[in-house]
This record gives sequence, C-alpha cells and structure tokens, in this order.
Amino acid sequence: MAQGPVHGARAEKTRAGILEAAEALFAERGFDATRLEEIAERVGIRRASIVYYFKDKRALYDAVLEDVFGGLHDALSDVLVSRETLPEQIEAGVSAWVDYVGRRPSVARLVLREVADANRKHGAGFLEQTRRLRQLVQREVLDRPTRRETKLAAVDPVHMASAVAGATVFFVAAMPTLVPDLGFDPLSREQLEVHKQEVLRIAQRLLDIDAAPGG
Amino acid sequence: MAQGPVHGARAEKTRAGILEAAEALFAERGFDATRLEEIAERVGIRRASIVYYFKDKRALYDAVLEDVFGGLHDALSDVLVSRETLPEQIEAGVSAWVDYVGRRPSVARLVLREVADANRKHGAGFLEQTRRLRQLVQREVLDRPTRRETKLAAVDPVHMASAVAGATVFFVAAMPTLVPDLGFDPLSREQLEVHKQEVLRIAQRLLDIDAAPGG
DNA sequence: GTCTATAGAGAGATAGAC
DNA sequence: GTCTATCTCTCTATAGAC
Repeated sequence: MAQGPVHGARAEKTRAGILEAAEALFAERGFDATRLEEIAERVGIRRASIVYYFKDKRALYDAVLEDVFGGLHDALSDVLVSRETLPEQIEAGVSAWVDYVGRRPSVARLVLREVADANRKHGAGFLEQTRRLRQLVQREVLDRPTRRETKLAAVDPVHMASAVAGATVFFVAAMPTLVPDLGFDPLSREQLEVHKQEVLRIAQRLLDIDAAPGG
Repeated sequence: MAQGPVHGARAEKTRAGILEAAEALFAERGFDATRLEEIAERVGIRRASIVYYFKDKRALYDAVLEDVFGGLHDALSDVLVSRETLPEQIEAGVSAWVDYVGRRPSVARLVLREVADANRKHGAGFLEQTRRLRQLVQREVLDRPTRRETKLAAVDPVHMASAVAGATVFFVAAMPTLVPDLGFDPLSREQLEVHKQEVLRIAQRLLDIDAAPGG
C-alpha cells in the first residue's frame, strides 16, 4: 500500500507531509501548474527528496487521489451499511458527502479538475477511484435484497447523484470567487448546513420523497 | 474589440479559426496543458503566426473567455428582458442556460476549471465575465420595479444559481467519464431535455414555486 | 534519508526574411 | 500575413556525495 520504502517514524512523517502539501497544491493549482519545488518547500525538504517516496510527479498525484477518495469511500461506506431504508440512506449519504467536502475541500477542486479533463490525462487514477465509489453505491444502496421490489426513483439515480455532486463541489469552490463582495465562507458550519439542506431537498424532490427527514 | 490588426476577410477567417481551436483545446486540456503548437496545427498555420493576432497565450485565452461568456450573456439577456414574471424568467433563463451549454459545451469545462482555480491565475478574465452576468441578473431579475414587493425566494438566489450552474456543468462534463459503461451522450437532445427538467424542478423547488411551467 | 549539481526536454516568445 | 530559426527560461528527472 505505502509507496516508497518507509521505515522509521520520521520517514513516515515526511511522507505524510509531502502528501498533505501535494493535496493542497494539486487542488488549488492543478497538476500542471503545481511545482514539485513548492511542495518540497512547504514540507521543508528539497525537491529531489520527494522522489525517494514517490517515483515521479504522476505517482505522487495518484497517491493523493487514493488518499482523498479513499477517505470519502470509507466515510460513505460507514453510513450506508448501517442504514436500512432508502430515504435514510439518502439522507445519511448526502450528509456524509457534504460533511466530508467541508472537512476536506481539496476533494471539490480535484473533482472539478478531473471532470473537466474529460477522457484524457490522469489516465487511471480518477476513474479507478470513482469506480470504487460506484460499486459501493451499487452494492449498498441499489442491490440491497430488500430493495428489489422498491420502485426506486422518479429519475435515474445517476442523474440525481450528478446533480448533488455537481452542486456541492461547485458551491464550495465557486462561491468565494463569484461573490467576492461579501467575503462569505462556504466552509463555515452555517453555510455548509444551509447547503446540505438544499441538496437534501434536491435529492428528495428528484426521488419523489415527500416526508422531510428528521434533520 | 477585435484584438490584433485584422483587415481582409482571410485574416478574419484565420483569427476566427484560432479562436475556435483555442476554445476547444483550452476547454478540454486546460490553460497550462494546451500547446500553442496544437492550436496552430488545427488551424493549419505555424505557431508564430498566432502572435500576429494575439499578443501572447494569456491574451488568446482571455479572448476565448470573452467570446464564450459574451455569447452566454447575450443569450440570457435576450430571454430575461422579454419575460415579465419571476417564474417565467426562471424557466426561460434556466432553459436558455442549458441550451447554451448544450450548443457550446466548452463553456462547461471552462467554468469547471476556472472555479477550481480559486482566487488565482487567470486574474481578470473570468471574474470580469461573471461580473457582467451577475449584473445582468441583478438588473433584469432582482431589481425589476415590479419585483420590489415580491417575496423573492425561500433560499438565497445565489445558492439557487450555484446549484443550477453546478449541476449543469458537472452533468455535461462528467457523465461520459463517470459512466463509461453505457456510452451515453449528455449532449443529445433527449438527455439535455431530461436534465433541463431536473434543474427546473430544482429551481422551482428551491424557490417554493408550486405550479409546474408549461414545458 | 536528504542533499547538491546537472542533465535533458519542452514550450513560449522574439527577430527578421519573404 | 505567414514563415523559419533561435533564444531563453523553467521544470522534471537523474546521478551521486554525505
């Protein structure tokens, strides 16, 4: 799992530091515009030392994706497996999603960039991660035995997921830029809560769920 | 308005060709990853010739933004000024937005990239364009004299616009990548129509509008 | 493990011929 | 207007000392 030979605790700390700095910079500037020099500077090491832990720039990027989306996968998995009914799963899943993006906003910008990149570039990385997430939803939500007879949705679940995902990543990343007047922070507890209620309404409306959840 | 000295019809055609190729490539690969070499190749000229029309790469990029977002501004302006009530404006505005993105999908990827870039880089360009769009909405929708007494919305219009914009750009750009199984085309008339109805529902629900529009 | 030093590959910008 | 040729800079990757 761990890439690069990491033995002591110091090495582990250095590796984690590289990963953290890389996540922030790749998210804010994109793969091409991110300089290994800057990553090293943040960690307090020299550029050449990075390759001791990660083969090259692409490998570092893929490690960042695995870290970020792995965390998302775990967070979603936790709540989905423990919920029974579809409305419960939707509320818990959407809530966990918004919370995760709030805690780790890099995921929003990374998703925006990867989605814009279309069918090219970062070849495996992103597709691999989204595939795991799709499988999780398929297994825990769509394919549940008790779910077989349920009339699932008024709209394609994929469309619904797309709307929720798009609304959230856009909201988190775009708001500070697009309304610079009032310097409001989409990552604040209040704004995130408002947004969460909005996307919950979106999901429920699209799925023709009438009752409001206990939130 | 027109950058670079353009006299004959041939020159105008070359300039338009550069703009078109640049739009496609900047959208699909991003500013940094786009090579002037490739743009020139598509147009059938040499790289150095581009600078005859555009001072440098950044100036070309800004010209693309002005072209793309100028078109969006015009399309929105057309429908907004001719509608009277708020629900009519919302339906017509959302419809025009989705139609424009469908006709010119570059706008989706350009928006995704610019939003991800946060507070940095392309300095003026994108902010300038979004500022014009915000002013248009402010003037034609929010500040209409007859709109003064209207109880505007259950949610902040900015949140609503963010959700609609985010859902659309994400949908158009992400679907082919995220569900490669069935090779479905989000730009097809059918899919765009489905999506349009979805975002209309989102907008109406968020604004607490009950009646379905005549669509 | 981390460093210095350097090799090597592009890519954008510029000069000037035609 | 469009071209060829070249300059210059930047960044990644590598070699090898400590």
